[in-house]
Amino acid sequence: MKIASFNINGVKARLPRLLEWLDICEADVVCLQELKSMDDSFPRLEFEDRGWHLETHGQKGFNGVALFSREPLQDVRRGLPGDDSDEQARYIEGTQKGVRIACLYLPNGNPAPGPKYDYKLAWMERLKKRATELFNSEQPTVITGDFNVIPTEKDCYDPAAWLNDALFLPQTRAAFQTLLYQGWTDAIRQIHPQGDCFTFWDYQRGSWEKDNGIRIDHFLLSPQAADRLQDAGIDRAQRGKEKASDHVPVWVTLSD
DNA sequence: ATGTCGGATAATATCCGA
Repeated sequence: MKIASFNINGVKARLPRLLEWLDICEADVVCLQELKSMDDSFPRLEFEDRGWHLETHGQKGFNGVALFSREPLQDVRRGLPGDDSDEQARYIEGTQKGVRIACLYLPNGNPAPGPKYDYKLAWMERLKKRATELFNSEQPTVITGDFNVIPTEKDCYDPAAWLNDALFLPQTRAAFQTLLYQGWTDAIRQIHPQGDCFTFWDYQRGSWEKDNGIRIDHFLLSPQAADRLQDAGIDRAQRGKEKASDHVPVWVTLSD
């Protein structure tokens, strides 16, 4: 079973690139972030004509997440629990072949400090609570998406330049580590313990050309999923294409 | 300090968010 995650930065702007990649990705389930589309204006037919089942959780202009799958998903749940007043579309869960899959777009949090950073930390606290429930269910579970967290210095081309950024502040990294300490496996680091493993290169300052990347798209696997981890990777080549997203797809394969 | 994108609103630019 292959599960992929891709922050596409606008489903309409990315349509040709996304369709092209979906045709070759060989994924059973695709987790998408930053759709920037409402559900009722989502270009569904483009994907459904190619055999994908869609579960979208959209919002006007910003955010938005979705699960695409080859077979219909079960028990789809939209929104991160813990704050009924939060209207930002950043979280969706579904089940495929007994594997619980959570797709998230964690708040960026800049500028920090400030209300946006407060929202990020509160969101991470809510995620921790939901992760505890998922962990305790003992169901094979995968939490993936754009975490907007650079976990360690080796996940950044120039850690000194990011010291005051919401993606790399000590409190941000600590909150991510707290998740890992629950017993989740960082699947991409597990498979690739050395090397950069960047997943994002800013559109500005020639970041891609200089390989000034960061690793912020992750897969967290519960013990029951980690036991089945076969491989994990990053489709780095997607970043070099015309009209590319600033993120690239990441993926894991689990044994059946 | 700035560089680039995508989207919304309103406009032939300007803002926000990233």
